[in-house]
Amino acid sequence: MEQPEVVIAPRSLKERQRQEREALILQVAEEVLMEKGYYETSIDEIASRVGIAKGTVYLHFPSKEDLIVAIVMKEIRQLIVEIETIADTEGSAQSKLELILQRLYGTFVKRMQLISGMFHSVAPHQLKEQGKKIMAQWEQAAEVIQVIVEQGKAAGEFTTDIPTSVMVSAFFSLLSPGSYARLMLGEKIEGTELAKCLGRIYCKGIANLEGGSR
Amino acid sequence: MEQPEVVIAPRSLKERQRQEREALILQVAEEVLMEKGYYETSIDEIASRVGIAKGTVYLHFPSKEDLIVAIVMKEIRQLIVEIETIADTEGSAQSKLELILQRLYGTFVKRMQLISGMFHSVAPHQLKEQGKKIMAQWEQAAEVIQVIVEQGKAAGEFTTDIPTSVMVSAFFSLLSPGSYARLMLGEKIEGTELAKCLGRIYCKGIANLEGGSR
Amino acid sequence: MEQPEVVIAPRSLKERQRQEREALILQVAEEVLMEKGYYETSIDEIASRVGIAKGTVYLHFPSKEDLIVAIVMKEIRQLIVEIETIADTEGSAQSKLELILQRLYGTFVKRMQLISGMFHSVAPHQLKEQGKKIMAQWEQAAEVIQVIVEQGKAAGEFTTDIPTSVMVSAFFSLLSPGSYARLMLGEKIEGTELAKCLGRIYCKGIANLEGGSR
Amino acid sequence: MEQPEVVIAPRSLKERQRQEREALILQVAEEVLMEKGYYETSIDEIASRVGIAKGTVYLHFPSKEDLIVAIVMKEIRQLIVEIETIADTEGSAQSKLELILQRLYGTFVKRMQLISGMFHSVAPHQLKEQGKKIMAQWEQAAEVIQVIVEQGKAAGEFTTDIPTSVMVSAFFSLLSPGSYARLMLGEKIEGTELAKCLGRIYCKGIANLEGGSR
DNA sequence: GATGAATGAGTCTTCATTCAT
DNA sequence: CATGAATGAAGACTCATTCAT
Repeated sequence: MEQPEVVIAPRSLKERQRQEREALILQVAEEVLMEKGYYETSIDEIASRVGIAKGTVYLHFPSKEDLIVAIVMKEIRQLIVEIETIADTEGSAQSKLELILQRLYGTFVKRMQLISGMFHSVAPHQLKEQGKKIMAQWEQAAEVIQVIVEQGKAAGEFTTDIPTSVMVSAFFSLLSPGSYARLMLGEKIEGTELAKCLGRIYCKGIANLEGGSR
Repeated sequence: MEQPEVVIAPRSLKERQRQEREALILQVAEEVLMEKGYYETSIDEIASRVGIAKGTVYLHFPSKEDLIVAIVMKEIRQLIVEIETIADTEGSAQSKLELILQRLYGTFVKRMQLISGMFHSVAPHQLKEQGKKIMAQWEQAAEVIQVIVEQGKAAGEFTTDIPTSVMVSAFFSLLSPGSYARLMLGEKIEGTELAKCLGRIYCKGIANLEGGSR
Repeated sequence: MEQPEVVIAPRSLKERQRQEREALILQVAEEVLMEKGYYETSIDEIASRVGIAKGTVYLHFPSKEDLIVAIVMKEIRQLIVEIETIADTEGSAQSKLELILQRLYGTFVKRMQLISGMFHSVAPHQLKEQGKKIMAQWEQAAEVIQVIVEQGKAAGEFTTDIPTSVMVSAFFSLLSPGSYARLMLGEKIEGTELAKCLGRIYCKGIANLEGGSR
Repeated sequence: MEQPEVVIAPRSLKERQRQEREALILQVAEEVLMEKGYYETSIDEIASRVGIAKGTVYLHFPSKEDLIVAIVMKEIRQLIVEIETIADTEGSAQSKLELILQRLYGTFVKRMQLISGMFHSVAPHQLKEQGKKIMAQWEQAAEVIQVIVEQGKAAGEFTTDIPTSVMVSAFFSLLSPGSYARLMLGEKIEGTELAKCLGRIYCKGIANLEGGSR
């Protein structure tokens, strides 16, 4: 029973450092990736920002592509965790979606920026093999939302006139923060406030509900 | 009023050819840009597809950046024209927005793809000076929508609980086609149908209106 | 009839220079290749020795591999020409082989050094596609010798106890100058003299023919 | 006289292990070297094939060059032993040379491949200091052959028309197996058979001896 | 002693941009 | 004007060698 200790202990020594370093690389790379985008991100810059040699990066990731994919995968994974946590909550489908929006605009704007940046920018023939991995994982995230939407439909909360898939896509579309950069920078709207508004739009539309919406 | 004539007409032989070629370059470059994205697009490929020498491209556009910016500007300009035409129509604000969505998903998906691709992908420190020009023009497009939204608010069609700016951003967000690629490829939803759904979501939300889901 | 002139003339202007440049690159690259071998030869050095930019080399050859293969192919081609010229001569098979040896040790030692260097040094998985091209061409050279050998056998000049293929290989083996570097450097034996000796060995062996050596 | 004992025996535990490992490294490195050639051989691969750390290799050999040179030296040394054994035999010079050829094509093709690979491939300015050591040792091997040749000349077996040095070089040239790879792969000629043919060529030439060759 | 993480010089290759013809 | 050859800065990646643990 102590053996695991023995096995894990040596990892404490070298392996812990290794993982710390790897985490550091990932973090810095993520920063650079967010600032500059895929193509303007260079291994050289990542290395020098971390304060290590170029070759060291390659000790952890076999190629630039792998590094970037690792980052995106990590981000999506965290996104899924966050979303799933909320999905598993008690409550109406609508409240869940609003909660997700809320949470995402607090913590994950950057995350979404990065993720959607990848989808929009990187040439498809790049990231070939890896691209599929990303797509697959992203599909997972979409499924969580899909389940919530279906639940809402079943409960009579949501209209059945709109295909679930469209609803899901529209949901992520609203999260796509490209368009909002302007807002948050320009008009100093709080993330929280913005999320509330988007939730309102997504659920009830922009229509005026008072007088009897048409 | 004649001035435009004078500018366009004069050395008809040389100048006309020049402008035709410039238009051709723009068109071809746009195709390549759409296929490959900014970074994978090379002046070499553009030139060879047009059938001219690389240097000739530089006679029309001082840099790759300028060329690409010119394309994006042109696209946004055309977008504005289309939007304004609809905005000047008689009709409710809501119907205008729906019409715009309709039209955009017919003709402009590609256009939007290209535009939002630029926003998402190209490193901010790229397109420095030029970036501002694009932003300014984009602002103009936003203003057209903004006017419609305000008109809708004034007419009691739209709620006043949501800031106009948020409504405008959300509108463009729904147009961002990144998320829908999956839809249109995977589930074979018609652009028209998709536009209708998005209009519905934007105006009335996904809520079930029948029972009174408040 | 003048048209060809017209077609060729414009090539005089640019195309001639292009070919001259290409020839220069090939020549310099060959020098470097001979001095340093495949792996120690760098495009950088070639370019700087020619006095051009690195990129210019790539204007003529799509990769280092292609450049080197081009050189080797050229060398083998010239070798074949030289060999064939002699093969087409009147004379006994033996005299032809001796003449070839003679000629090769005058002009082609370097050539053979380079060629056999490629065979000996470059990892087989390098030069994959290209490697076959080289082998094929080399086979052609071998065939010329093979024909001569067969002619000699038919004429009763050469023994039929030894397979033709072995004779051919042995012939090229004698040409492989690796072992002779020592000779020509160390003992200052003339190429001509050396060739004569090798011809003697190849044809009559080292045995003493006078007394009847056993 | 005991000293050797003292040197070899003492810290038997540590030192023996050390030497065993060194031998193992040499052996494995030789395998890799033969498979991949000098430049494609990496310390990393050697270490991992041996099952030790990269650094450990450097405890035994101060550099890649030294390691490879050690291998080549070892090979040449073994070659010399084999050759000398035969040279010390009773018999005619010719039979000795034929025996050597025979033996070499049985056991030493690989060895010769490796050795001549080094001569042909590795840039001369590599292996500087070390290169001389190799040359010196190689000279030793040559001397053994030289002695046999001289003995043959003295006995009237071999012609005196050809300088001894040329004979020696030609002998090694015939051993250079580069050219024969094609043979042994393509036409499935047995090493033994090949050796017999080469011996015949070397001693009596390819000439037809029946009719009375001149 | 053994380890293997870290280093960084060196290589190939691409491509926007320039400029002599 | 149009051309396209030439440029060279920049980037991804490799690997022999070192050294702290």
